[in-house]
Amino acid sequence: MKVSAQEEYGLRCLLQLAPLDADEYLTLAQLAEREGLSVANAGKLMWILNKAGLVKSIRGTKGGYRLARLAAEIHLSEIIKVLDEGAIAGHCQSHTGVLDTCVHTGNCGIRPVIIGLHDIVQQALQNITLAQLLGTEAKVLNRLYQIHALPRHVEPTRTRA
Amino acid sequence: MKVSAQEEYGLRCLLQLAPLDADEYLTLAQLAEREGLSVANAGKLMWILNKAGLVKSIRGTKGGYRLARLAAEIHLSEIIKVLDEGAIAGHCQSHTGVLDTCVHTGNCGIRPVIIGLHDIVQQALQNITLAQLLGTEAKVLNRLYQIHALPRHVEPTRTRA
DNA sequence: GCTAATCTTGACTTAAAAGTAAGGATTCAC
DNA sequence: GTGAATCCTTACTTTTAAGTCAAGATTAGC
Repeated sequence: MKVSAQEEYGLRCLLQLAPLDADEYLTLAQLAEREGLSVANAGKLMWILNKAGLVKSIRGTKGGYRLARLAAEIHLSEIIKVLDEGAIAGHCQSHTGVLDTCVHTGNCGIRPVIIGLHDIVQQALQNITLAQLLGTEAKVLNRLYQIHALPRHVEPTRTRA
Repeated sequence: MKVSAQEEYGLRCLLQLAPLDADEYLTLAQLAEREGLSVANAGKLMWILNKAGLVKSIRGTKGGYRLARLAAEIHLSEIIKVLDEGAIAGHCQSHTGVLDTCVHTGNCGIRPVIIGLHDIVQQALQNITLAQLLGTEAKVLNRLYQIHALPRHVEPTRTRA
């Protein structure tokens, strides 16, 4: 259960674009330099993000990348989802995506755990936007804990029997 | 952000051991057969779990594996942690483990997110034991949502009267 | 139109995770 | 004490993710 390199660096690059003005662009070279990536690698990441409609690119001189939407309208859940694709799980992990294909059906006690975890993570990420990440670290961390502690669209629980 | 094969199948094997009687053992061959793994692969997983003190093994004829503790005393957080080790993150992911080594210090807006996510998952897993996983799928799924909505340390459930 | 700067794309290489194989060590049954 | 069943351990192979390379395509400026 870990964040992949692609997820992390893709997110980092978006974070570099987030504070730009509406008509400002960053080139691959700039992005790569700021994040300590090779230009080729940054190019691959931006290509994925571009295909997914998260960033907008302009070619040619004066070209580069910027966010396709406002930073406040891009949620982490979407980013992670996009950066995870292409890395399709081969075995029962696929429960997190395609819910009906499993060799272990009827023998699969952990299925709900995998689904549940995926859902928890997804819910946490759905409540954070790129814009919020630009705040101080402490603030964001706080927010994450809040989300963890609050009931979202879940039926209120009974703490004690 | 996904559950690795090692995490999943290790957990599955433990789940096979959980309902055994105190002096009952399962052999590698049995475990492998029940989970659709090769004997070699199952052996590797059980070796990891054994080293970590989660299962107990007996060699020789009549040998095999059983849980080292009661299923109600083994939390998923420990299992996942054990099965994740050896897969040490090379880059900034290491925030989830070693918090002070990062190339991006001062430039690292996502650090709190990665830490926060790790923590959310960890907390959710800390509140689920192997014993609880033996219940029906629906029940467990429900419980995961509860945990998501609750502050922390939930009163442990009674298994079997 | 020509050139330089830039993104695009598919193929390739490298590194890491997953899985396999094989010989050694321990225990039980007789 | 011998042999068979079983776990233990290390080294190897395969598969998958990560990262690199190089040729192509598009645009701005002249």
